[in-house]
Amino acid sequence: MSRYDPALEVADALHSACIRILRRVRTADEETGLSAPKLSALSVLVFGGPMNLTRLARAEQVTSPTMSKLVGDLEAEGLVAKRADREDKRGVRIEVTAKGKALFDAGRRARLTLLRGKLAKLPKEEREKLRAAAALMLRVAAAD
Amino acid sequence: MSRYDPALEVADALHSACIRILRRVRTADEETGLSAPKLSALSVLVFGGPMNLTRLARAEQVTSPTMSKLVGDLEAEGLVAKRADREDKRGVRIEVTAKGKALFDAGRRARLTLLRGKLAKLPKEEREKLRAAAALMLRVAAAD
DNA sequence: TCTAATAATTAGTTTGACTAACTAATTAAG
DNA sequence: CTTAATTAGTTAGTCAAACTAATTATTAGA
Repeated sequence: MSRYDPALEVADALHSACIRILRRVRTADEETGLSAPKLSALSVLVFGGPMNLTRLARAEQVTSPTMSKLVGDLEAEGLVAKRADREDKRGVRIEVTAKGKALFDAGRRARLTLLRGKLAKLPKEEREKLRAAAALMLRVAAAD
Repeated sequence: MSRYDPALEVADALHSACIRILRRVRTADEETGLSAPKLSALSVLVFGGPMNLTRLARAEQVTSPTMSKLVGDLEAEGLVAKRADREDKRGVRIEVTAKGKALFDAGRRARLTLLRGKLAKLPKEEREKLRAAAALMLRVAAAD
């Protein structure tokens, strides 16, 4: 039988809450026509700047063949561009195009606007509690 | 240029925080050999009790053929059992087997133990802030 | 200078999602 | 009480996105 364990209870509650929030927010992704992996890879490139395939694959926690295909598809859609890396001729430098940036911004905006709409209905104190909690959650996720 | 918008800022912070928490927690799933969809479907059955396929598919927000295949696979692995519904001969009653329950508990324990370990290091007040935030997040996710 | 390691791709497989089309059973209408 | 419409579930076929194994090109080290 399970004894009273506050940390476990909070883990359970937080786990469920994150799942439900993301499930809800992702309904906004349809508008852009971008799949979750594409939107996510684009995000890494937008915030991390141009990078080679291996680094992008690691950031997204997928293998290089998976990322190679994904980047190929993004390239075919004109959302990213591949350039030769002058320092290492084996490598490619992947960068977001203007079109890619615009579409990413639209997708991100759609997600955040949906969530923002719900948060705007909360009293200010509760919203501030969530702001503080988000900061805590980042620390928890990053902890060794 | 974007004006100061507290709700949007919190939306952004919360969005990122949920993504990172789940990404971290899911590393624990490898141990069970159960995929995320299987673990999730099992979860609905464990907490919601036996139910028919349509209800399970709705709970998981997938179509009935998708759930039909998933349940078929779980059945082949001996984790769920299908019984005829006596009240409605079109329907099947899907229930978790003892083996399924045990494996689900192990998977759930692995996820929560990982997160619990990180939460246990926080001071009590911060953990309680997260508990309150989780409750708020559920409300936000469920809001119209 | 070879040889080992690294960057990216190609080929082929698996899983989990979808739609379309079907059978069987139930419910509603005339 | 038939017939029409709906609902439950399955099967078949397609697609995206993940994987491993193998290949090519290039770099770097003993």
